[in-house]
Amino acid sequence: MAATADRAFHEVIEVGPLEILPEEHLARARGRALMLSIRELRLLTELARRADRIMAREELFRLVWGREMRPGDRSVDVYVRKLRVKLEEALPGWRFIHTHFGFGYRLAAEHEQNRHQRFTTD
Amino acid sequence: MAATADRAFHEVIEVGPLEILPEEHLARARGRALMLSIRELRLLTELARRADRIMAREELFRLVWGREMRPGDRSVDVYVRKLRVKLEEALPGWRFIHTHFGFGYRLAAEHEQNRHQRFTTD
DNA sequence: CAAGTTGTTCACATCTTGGTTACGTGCTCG
DNA sequence: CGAGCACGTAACCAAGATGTGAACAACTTG
Repeated sequence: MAATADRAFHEVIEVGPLEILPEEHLARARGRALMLSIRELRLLTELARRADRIMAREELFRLVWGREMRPGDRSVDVYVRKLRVKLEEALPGWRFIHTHFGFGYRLAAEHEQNRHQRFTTD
Repeated sequence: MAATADRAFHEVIEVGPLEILPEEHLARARGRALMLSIRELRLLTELARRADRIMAREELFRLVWGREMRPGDRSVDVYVRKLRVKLEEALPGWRFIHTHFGFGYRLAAEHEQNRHQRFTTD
């Protein structure tokens, strides 16, 4: 406590309608706390700290799991999935975690209606 | 945060409303990330590094694919097409990749303004 | 110890890419 | 003008990457 006592507030990362408070082990959407496990929150945090940038699986794994990723390890993908489900549930219509094939994942808040694409009648 | 990662310098190539960050594996238009595959991004990068200059297919192929182009190989054309589609979708009304018959391709940002009047607006 | 939660791993489903080919379209020049 | 290329475009496919559900282990809590 002594070392950080002078810091009155904790780190807050905002990504669109999402806010993440790593030191509080908390993420909020529209004021409501998300029910995330530790791993899920850490993954979201690391993605959010580099929002708009593509992060390789290996880098994410290193940051979240604290060790080197073994080839073929799918843990990152599985947790990305868990996060996506919970984020979709908390904020329907928003998309946050974007896959960049062959590279990794990128966090960015995108709302479905803001897209340029034209979805004409089916 | 990881001190070294954020201090790293990243090449940024700007072509009109387009910005390309080769080391980030990312290209953006109006701040929004484009979803490009590896090949597409590399082709766009090499074109952008020599913007306004005509590049022969053979040269592009050598730079992007890393080997000599076989006679009759249409890969460059096919990927130019893929890029054009994605660029048009991201930035309607802009044209970037220009064909120089018998020579190759040239990248340059051009807006459809000097041309005929258009009836559809954004 | 029982019950619930979280982490890890696996198998299978689905999607994307890159390379290729075939064919349509349009340019150039005889 | 019309033949012959050069280029545009769509479709195809195999390999590989990613999405997804679930089983199981490890852990926590009461």
